[in-house]
This record gives sequence, structure tokens and C-alpha cells, in this order.
Amino acid sequence: MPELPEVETVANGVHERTHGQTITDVHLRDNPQTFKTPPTEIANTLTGSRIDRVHRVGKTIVADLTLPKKKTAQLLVHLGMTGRLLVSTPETEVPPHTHAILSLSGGKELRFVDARRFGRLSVTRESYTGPGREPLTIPLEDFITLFRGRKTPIKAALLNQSLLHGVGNIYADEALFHAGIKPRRHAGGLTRDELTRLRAALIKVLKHAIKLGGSSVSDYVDADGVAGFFQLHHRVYSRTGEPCRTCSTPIERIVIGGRSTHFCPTCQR
DNA sequence: CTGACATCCTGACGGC
DNA sequence: TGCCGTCAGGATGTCA
Repeated sequence: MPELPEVETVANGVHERTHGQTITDVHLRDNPQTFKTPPTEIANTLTGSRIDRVHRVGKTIVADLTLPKKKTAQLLVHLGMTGRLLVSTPETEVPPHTHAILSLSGGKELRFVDARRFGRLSVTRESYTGPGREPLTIPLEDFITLFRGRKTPIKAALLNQSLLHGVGNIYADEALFHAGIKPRRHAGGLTRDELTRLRAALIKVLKHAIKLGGSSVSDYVDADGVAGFFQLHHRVYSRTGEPCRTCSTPIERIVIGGRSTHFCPTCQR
């Protein structure tokens, strides 16, 4: 499940392989819910546009475009659960569930593949800023203010994209473990010290994952795009019943906001 | 403002 | 072996 580190890895990989190239042809599968913008508008905007830069905002991949008449636009791709953005040669067999194929002037194709169809693709004329703040760059004081007065569990708050965007289920659990904070704690009840630790833990686990992803960019973008997503060795995520790597207490699993949540009842307070 | 819950969708996995 | 039910999850929407 792509979260901030995976999305950043994919964005970087796609950038390296496509920037400066022009989109010469666009094929979209007739699948309305994948496209937040009407498919005809997407095709009209993309065809003839040049890809200047591909980057990440929250969990969204953003391609900055220059249109033929020098106007600008952005292509937005959200990978959802199973979305993949691949740079392939035209000869490469088109995988099942391919919803969009953009032909590039460099000779390759940018393909959007998404089995479960939670992913979304759209174009916009405005500069996309995302629903919340960037976890990697938010100043400490802003981070602390974000959670002030909120009774919601800190785990749920971390998943709320309108607060911090880019954090998903895996890194929320991992960051809470590293910060030593129980996921059910009220966000607004955390001390300044705890929030300081949480922000540091979040940045640490995200950067660590980005580093690992960076070494396997090609797994995400060139190949089938799946390898690499589950390479990390997590401390708590998906380790229910297994011994905590710090204290050997079995990791517990609970549900918060409909999301499975994993934590060490001893190390997290 | 909250949270609990359903919805979308299909591959993976466990049980029988 | 093979079928079938269940689960997972991000974003969104409904409802209490």
C-alpha cells in the first residue's frame, strides 16, 4: 500500500525517465471512477503537453506540464491501494487493469495500472497543494498545534490527510512505536515532549523508507511495480502476536477508525 | 467536531 | 486439490 515513501520513490523514478518529454498520444480505458476529470478533458490537456517535473505532494504524484500554447497544468495520480505507474516500452505486454497509457516522445509509455481501482487520475490548471501539511517539513510548533484540542486517537489523527498528508497505516503504526506512544491516546492529550518525539519518529521512519525505496526505484517503475513495497522490516505493522523486537512482548492488534492498528503494550505508553 | 460504519474493488489467504 | 468466504485498505460519504 503506497504511502509517502513509496509515492516519492515512484515520483522520482518517473521523473528521471520522463521529464522533458512530450506526451504524443493518450489512451484511457472506459472506467469513469478512475478519472476525477472527464476523460476527454484529460486527453485534451495531456496530448501535446511536455512533462517538466514529476514530484510528490502527500500521497499524490504530480506531473508539472507545459501545454502547447505555453499554458501550464498538472497531472495528478493517486495510487490508492494497488495503483502502479510504470514506464514501459510499447512492446512490453500491457498488464491487466491498465487504465491509462500515455505515449511519450522518448519512445516509451507511461502506464497507470490499478487492479483494485482505488487509485485516481485527474488534471488540474491550478497548482496542487494537497489536503494537509507535509510531514517531512512541518515545523515543530505547527506540528504541535495540529493536534491541539483533538479528542480523536492519535492514530486516527495521523491518518487524517487534512492534518498531515502522506502518512498511511503502516508508517502511523511504526512512528507511534518509535515514539513510545499508545495509538489510542487522545491526540490533544499528548504532551509537548511526546509530540516532539512523535514528529522526530515520523520523519525518521519516512526518511528511512525513502532511502530503501531509492535503492529499488527500478522495481517500482520499470518492472511490474510491486517488488519493493513490502521490503521494509517493520517493528509492529502486521506483526500481531509476534514478539516485540525491543522487549519480546507479543504485538497487539486493535482497530481504530476501521484500520488495523499494531502496537507493543509494553514499549508504548 | 467526532466517530462508527459502509462503500468501492479484487487479489491473497485460510479453512474445510 | 479446489472452492468459497473473509479480509485488507485510502478516501469519501452517511448517519448518529
